[in-house]
Amino acid sequence: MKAEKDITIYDLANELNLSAATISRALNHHPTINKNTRKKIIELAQKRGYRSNTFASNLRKQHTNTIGLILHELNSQFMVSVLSGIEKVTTEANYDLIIGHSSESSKKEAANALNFFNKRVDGLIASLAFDTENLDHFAPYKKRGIPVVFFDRVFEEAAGAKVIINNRKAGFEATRHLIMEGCTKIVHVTASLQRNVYGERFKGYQEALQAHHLRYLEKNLLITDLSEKDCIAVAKKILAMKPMPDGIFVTSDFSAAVIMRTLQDEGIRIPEDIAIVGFNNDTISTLIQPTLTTINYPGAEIGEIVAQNLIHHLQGKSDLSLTNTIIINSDLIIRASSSRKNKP
Amino acid sequence: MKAEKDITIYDLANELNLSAATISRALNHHPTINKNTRKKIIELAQKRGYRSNTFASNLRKQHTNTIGLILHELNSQFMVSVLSGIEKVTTEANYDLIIGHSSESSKKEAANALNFFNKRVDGLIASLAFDTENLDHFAPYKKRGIPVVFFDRVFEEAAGAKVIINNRKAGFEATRHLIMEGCTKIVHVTASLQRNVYGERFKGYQEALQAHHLRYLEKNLLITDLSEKDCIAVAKKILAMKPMPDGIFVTSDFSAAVIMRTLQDEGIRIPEDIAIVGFNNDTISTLIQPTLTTINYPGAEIGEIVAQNLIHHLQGKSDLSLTNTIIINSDLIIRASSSRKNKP
DNA sequence: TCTACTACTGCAACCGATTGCAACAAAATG
DNA sequence: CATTTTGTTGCAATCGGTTGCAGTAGTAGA
Repeated sequence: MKAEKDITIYDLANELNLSAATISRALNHHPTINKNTRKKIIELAQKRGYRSNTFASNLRKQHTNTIGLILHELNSQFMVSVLSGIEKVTTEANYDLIIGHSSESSKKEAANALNFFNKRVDGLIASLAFDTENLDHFAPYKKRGIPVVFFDRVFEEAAGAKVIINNRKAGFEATRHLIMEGCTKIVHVTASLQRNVYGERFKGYQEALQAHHLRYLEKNLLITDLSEKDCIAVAKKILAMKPMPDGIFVTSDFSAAVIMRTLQDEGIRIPEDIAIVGFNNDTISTLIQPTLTTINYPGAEIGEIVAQNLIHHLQGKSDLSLTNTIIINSDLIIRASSSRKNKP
Repeated sequence: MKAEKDITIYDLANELNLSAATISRALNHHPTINKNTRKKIIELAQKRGYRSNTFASNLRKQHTNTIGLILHELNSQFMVSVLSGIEKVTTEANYDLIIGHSSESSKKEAANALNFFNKRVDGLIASLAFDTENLDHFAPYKKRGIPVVFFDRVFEEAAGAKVIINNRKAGFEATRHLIMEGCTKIVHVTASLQRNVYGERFKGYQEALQAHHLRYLEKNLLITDLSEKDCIAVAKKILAMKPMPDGIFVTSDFSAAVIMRTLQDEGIRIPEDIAIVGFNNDTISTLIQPTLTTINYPGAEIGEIVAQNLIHHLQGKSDLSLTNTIIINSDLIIRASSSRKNKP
């Protein structure tokens, strides 16, 4: 592995008896450069394998053409599709993307935010970690006027641009569907209500119950950390409840799958004994038996819209603060896990 | 959104009546700076919210402390665990990570490679895309002496460091297991044999057949692109085979799950009629019914080893070319999808 | 022929941090 | 007291690309 020296615009300038300024302008398609000169320069650059030094360029230009993305996790279908949506838009607009994932830890989220800030990203996209309680670690961005857009996991109260779905409506519809299928004792399995997505879904659940004159019971709300272990424990808890519930609305497909398996292992029939609705429309929802009724969560679309908005703002085509909150559509997909023969 | 000016070492220097050089050295804990001066400087830096300009620093130091990572996809459990393994090691060693994913396209892989090269990563980690046919796009790295490590999807013939599992052995064991369970007509569902992982597993499959005096039939090799659609088609094809196979070795858990579901929908009993073995030990393998026998593919471990090796090389602690190929252990996890009552 | 204008190209000053070498004062040594 | 050593700091060049302004040549117009 020999180390070859990098070649610079000065090398090209020397070889062509031109100034570095001319080389620079030619390479950036500056209009005042003669077409022939430009052609010569570009050809030589190609031939010599010239590559622009991003640092020198960034240093001078004071911006990086880079967008930071902070994810809480990327183990779900949903997150991956958001990512690909964002990536599609950013690469089209010629922005680079650097990704950090917080592993659901507020601390790592803050570290990422700081790191990206120091890297001087032009903008930031983020979905909050499980235990994030405030947006202090994004303060430097505000201070320096660097735009930040949140999606999915956000603080709904806080100022700033965000792209979300109507989790309340989705929760309402999921619960109503269970009621329509004849369920009267419906459990809701979810995660910390502090996190907007879960809090809102819970509200929807409550409202659906109320709308159909079913009483909300506190013991029917089961909070987990969404881990496999926790979900198994919750399933056991459900089995032990008297009377046993006849419907479960779970806040994630993966958790729903784990709970379903655990219940089935104990001889419970789905949906006859208990009907189940999940959330997200992960691939897994069609692979398990019975297939899982769920809420479609359009990841790619969310990703594209988030990225598009940020980039338009960066290009001065629009102002982020104007389009404060964008709400994307989501809908219920009915499958076998909740489809009962004997409806009321 | 007001834009505050960034403060530089010169600002600090002015305020303390010192030179920028002193500030720089103090901030980098250079030993020749007086303790008190250093303390004063660091305190002021803190107070003023100074942040080092990475570009200026990188430009001067000629290296970036950044490692590029090119993945073919991150929709599998396996890839996510590799990623977290890599991330763990790199953040511990204080390296930054930039991630690009090729979406299984050789073209995007090349674009990523070039981009990272221009970004001047100190090293590169990559797993090849589905249709990558040569390593030309990594040539600039070789030329400039920038280390590249491959994992999982590699060219086994090509020079360079790589971390893989013994796919041949894994394929052999998976097949042998099916044979031991009494299968005699075993189909192998996999992807392009050009890609080392699939090619090697296929070889293992063939060798196991041979070792047990079963004939290898070309029609029993089914190539897919691992998509859901393709897997369903393959399942239909299996159903139509005469005589129908009694064992299937699939190269991915997701594909195995899809095939299993399709077969079950047609009334086939697993494992009684057909036994199935998957590959990867994805979460999904324990969520489907019956649970899926599979090969454990230790992602986190692979990730850690890959990253560790690269970083040791960068720090001059070892030489990559010495440890050319590292082979990680993998093993068969036997579950319900292949466990038969009546063994021979 | 002289002036005005257009079309290019170059000069030189940045951007902010790093670092080899020199400088200087104070302390140690002979 | 003279000289060397030690400790601390500054000078100034450097990394490579960008850009406002100036300069030059060639062409068009008066």
